[in-house]
Amino acid sequence: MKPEIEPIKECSHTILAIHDVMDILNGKWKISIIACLCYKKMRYSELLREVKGISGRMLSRELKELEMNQLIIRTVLDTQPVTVEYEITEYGSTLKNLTNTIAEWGLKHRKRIIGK
Amino acid sequence: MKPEIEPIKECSHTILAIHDVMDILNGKWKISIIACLCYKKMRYSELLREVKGISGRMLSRELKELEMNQLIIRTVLDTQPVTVEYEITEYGSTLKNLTNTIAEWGLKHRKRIIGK
DNA sequence: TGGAAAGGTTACTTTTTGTAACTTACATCC
DNA sequence: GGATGTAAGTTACAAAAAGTAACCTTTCCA
Repeated sequence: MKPEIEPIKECSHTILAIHDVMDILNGKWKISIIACLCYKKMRYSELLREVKGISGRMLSRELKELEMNQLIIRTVLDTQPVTVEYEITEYGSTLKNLTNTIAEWGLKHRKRIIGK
Repeated sequence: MKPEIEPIKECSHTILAIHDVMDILNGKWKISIIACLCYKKMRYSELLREVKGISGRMLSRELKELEMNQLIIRTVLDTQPVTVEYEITEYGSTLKNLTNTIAEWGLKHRKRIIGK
């Protein structure tokens, strides 16, 4: 019988939950993409413009992962030439609260470091 | 005069703000560490136990970065042997709302995939 | 006729993470 | 008094993720 040190339960549960979220929303781009698509549905090229700094390679990877996790839907539109539309799912839109909270803190932080 | 396509303003601001946050809270461990320290101050070894899966190497790196960003404080205690305590700063604790929001979504998501 | 836009993919490089062993100083076990 | 353990890390090396830039196909527009 080892005298194991018990992790704090309440804390451990929180950490586990956060970990679950970070597994789905990993990398620095997914939250931004979700936030964009919460705002409105967009095409690949629009996202490339909106999510500043992301490369095509990363965007397509991230979109695939988000689609696999059923947070967004990819639709190929029957236009000439074909366009592709990415839209948040109902489930994905439950993340809106989360993205808003992050953005709010970011705005406050920006004010703080810019110095009022 | 190029016919530049304007990014959506409201959306762009949000994306910028999120990007700022992700620069500070990058990687998959920082948010968990902050959440832990919001719960109570902890020593290095305690964090190593609480933040399941993190390695010593990553923990010390992440702690350094968080300290640089003034979200936590490192204190060496004059004990035998020396112990080191990490504590959230007042500023860091403004992230509590953010970590809670993430954890809440994580809990709901877990229920959903486990299939209630 | 030849850009440019749309929606990507590929090859290659750089950066980040992860793994595991090692360190120094004290403390306890047998 | 040698072996083992805790505390708080660091180091060297390997694997994974991200970034960069060029390329591809189809179609529109001048």
